[in-house]
This record gives sequence, structure tokens and C-alpha cells, in this order.
Amino acid sequence: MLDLAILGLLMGRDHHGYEIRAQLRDQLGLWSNVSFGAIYPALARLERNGLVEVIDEPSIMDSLSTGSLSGERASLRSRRPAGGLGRKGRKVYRITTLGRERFATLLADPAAGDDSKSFSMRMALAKYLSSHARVSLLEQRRNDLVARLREVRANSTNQELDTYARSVMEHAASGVELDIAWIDTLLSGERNQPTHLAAEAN
Amino acid sequence: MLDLAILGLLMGRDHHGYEIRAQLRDQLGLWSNVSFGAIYPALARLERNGLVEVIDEPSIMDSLSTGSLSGERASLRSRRPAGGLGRKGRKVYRITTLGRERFATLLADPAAGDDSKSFSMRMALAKYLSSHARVSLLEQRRNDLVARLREVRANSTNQELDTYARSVMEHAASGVELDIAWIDTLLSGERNQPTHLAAEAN
DNA sequence: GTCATCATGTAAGCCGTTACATGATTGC
DNA sequence: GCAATCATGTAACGGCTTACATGATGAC
Repeated sequence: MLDLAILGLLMGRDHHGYEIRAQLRDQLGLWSNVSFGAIYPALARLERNGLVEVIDEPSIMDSLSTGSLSGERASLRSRRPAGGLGRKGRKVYRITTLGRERFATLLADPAAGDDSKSFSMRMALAKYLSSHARVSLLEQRRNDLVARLREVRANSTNQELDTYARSVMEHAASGVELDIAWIDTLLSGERNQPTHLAAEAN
Repeated sequence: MLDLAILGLLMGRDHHGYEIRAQLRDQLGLWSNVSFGAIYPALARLERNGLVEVIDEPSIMDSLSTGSLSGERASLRSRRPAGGLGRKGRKVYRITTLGRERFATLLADPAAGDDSKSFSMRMALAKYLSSHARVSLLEQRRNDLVARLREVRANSTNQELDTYARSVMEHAASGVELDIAWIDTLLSGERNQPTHLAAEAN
């Protein structure tokens, strides 16, 4: 799930690791702050698998004389085996062609979790889906929510719940209803749009 | 968090492990189904620490002659070192005095996660809190939500988000608003109640 | 020149899931 | 008698957080 999120961000533009955390929060709705202890290993793994690559950021070091490496400069230089670290020691990542393919399959994967976090993230990346795939995703989510609503409703009326527990259940139901209403506006939006690339529409 | 949930259920009445999973879903709002691979080890640990104990469920085995253990009966008997397993092989757990104390501290612990799942669970167990502690919990939660709402609002208006990502953010904001409104009804309910034990009110 | 922030990374551990293994009870 | 479900447990693994370690940059 982190992989998908990171690849999704890199679909938009290049990022370095430190930046990704904030973007995961601000661009996709990922709460709360994914830790760096998850992000950096993920980036390393994605790079090993050829899904992303480190690019040469315009570096202040590159403008310095390439020959003279002596004294305190050497320690910094030694951490750049193939011209990796640019300004401020950043490692800027770019998604590869292979990465784009992987992103597409991950995003469209029907075997993905039906939880709200997973869905929100996918929806935040929905511009990369075909109109058809978007509608599928929305309808699938709607079905899940309707089923869930039935369960919660059934439970909240029947049981020997005290006032507080019942209130929690009823509020949960309200939340699901709000979600469904949202999905419905998105769905009607999909149907009304001319889909400027009139490919798989209708 | 699982410990708190399990102890909370056992505050209501005795349960066996298999039953706990369903109750976690139906009594507290815990989605989705906690796995047995988490529940049984948790119960074992709670028992080791003296927070819960296995009680003798009225057993069909107990009514059989205690002396003659031969043939295929022995294998079943061998799994009941101190009269643990009752009807259907169930192990019924009861919370101990120590467990109740631990439950109280866990439930009131201010250093608990401010995530929605943790709060929902605590709220579903709120009948075990003093009126004062309940109000504290609610006000704390309200503050968190208001702060969060500001962040989400700020983010959803300013950024270079596409239609879908923005919609996700706006819906997130709606969800938080719904939560706040819910908290407010609960808070006003707390203030209007005579608190039949007029102890720490006002 | 020093402090906050930016920036990258590793290691340990927590808390849960999935998969497996086993057997009893109930309904048909 | 057979299947579905009830019931308990273990082992392996996954993904994330916390804590640690290090150092550069920018602001004042």
C-alpha cells in the first residue's frame, strides 16, 4: 500500500524521500504521518526492483571543481558513489517505465483492501484511472458500504447495548451513509462528464 | 488496544475466546474482525499476568464419573489439567480484580492514541468511566478533531490538487465535521444528565 | 556559532494477519 | 456418517512505528 502511494506521488513529479512524507499527507489523504523508517526502506526496495531511479538533481557540488577532493569535502563526496546526492544531500527519485506499469496494475488491482484508507488513497489517484475503471472502483466501494451499513444498522437496533455503545454504532452508521452519499456524487459526476478522451465511455 | 477491548468485554460478562471475536465487532465497533491468531495469545498473556482467569463452565464432562478414564475419553481428559475445558471444549474467561484495576487505568489513560478507532472503542466502553472522565475524553477528542479539521481545510483549498484528490480532502473534512457534531451531542448529553450518582458533577 | 529544520538511513520491536493443525458438536 | 460450524491453539511472516545515529543547510 505504501508502494502504491509512493509510486502515485512520483507519477505527478519527482520527489526526494523527506518530501514524500508531507506529500503523502497533503496530496493523498494518508493519516497520520507515515514514518521515515517506512519510507526510506520502501524507496530503496523500489529502486532495487527498478520501479524508481535516483536522478541527478542540479547540484551545487557539480559546479565545484571535479578534481580536488581533499580535507572535509571528501567525507561528503564519499557518500556519492555514482553522482547520487545533490543539493542538501537530497536523493531525488523518478518513476521508471516499469514503475508506471506496476503503478497501473496496483491501482487497478481488484484484490485490494476494502478499507476506507485504501479506498481514499486510490480515489486521490483516480485521475490515473480510465473512466471505466473509476466507475468500477466506485461501484465496488458502494456495494461494500451498503453491505456494511446493513450490518451496522442491524446491530445498533437489536443488541443489549448501553447508551454509549449504541451511540457509537449509530454514529458509525451515519459515517457510512455520508460515505455512500459522497460516492454517489462522484458517480453522477462520472456519468455527466464528456470524458474529453472519448475512448471507453458509455 | 486489544487488551483493553477484551478486558472491556469481560467487564460486562464472562466470555470464551471464540465468542470474543464476534463481540469485538458487535459490542465495540471494532472493524474488521480481529483474527483468532491475535485473540488467543492475548487471552493467554492476560491470564499469565493474572488479569483474567479461566472459570469452570458447567460441563457435561463434570457429570460423568470422575474415576474411570479409559479408552478414547482419556485423550480429551488429558487436555484439562485443572478442570479447564467445559462443554464443547470452551475455555470461559472471567476478569479478575487485578484485571478490573488494569482496565480502569487503560481506559482512562490520557496517553492513548488519538485515532478514531481507539476513541470509538473507548467511547463504547464509556459507561465504565466517571462522568468527569467521560467529559475529559470527549473534550480532548474534540480538540484533536478541530485541529485536524483546520489542517484538512487549509490543505484542500490551497494545493495543486486535481478534482479527485480535492474531493477526497473535502470529504475527509466532512467526516471530521460529522465527528465533531457527534461529540457535541454527547457532550450536551453529559451536561444535561443529573448523573444519578451526583458526585463530581459541575 | 549555534539552533531548528532538513535529510537519509538502520535496528529493534510491536501488533497484527495468514496459514496451518487439531479436534468437538450439531444438524441433517 | 458427513458436513458445517464451533472452538482452540501455534508458527511464520508483514508492515509499520520508535528509537537511534549521522550530518548538511539556513536563519539569526
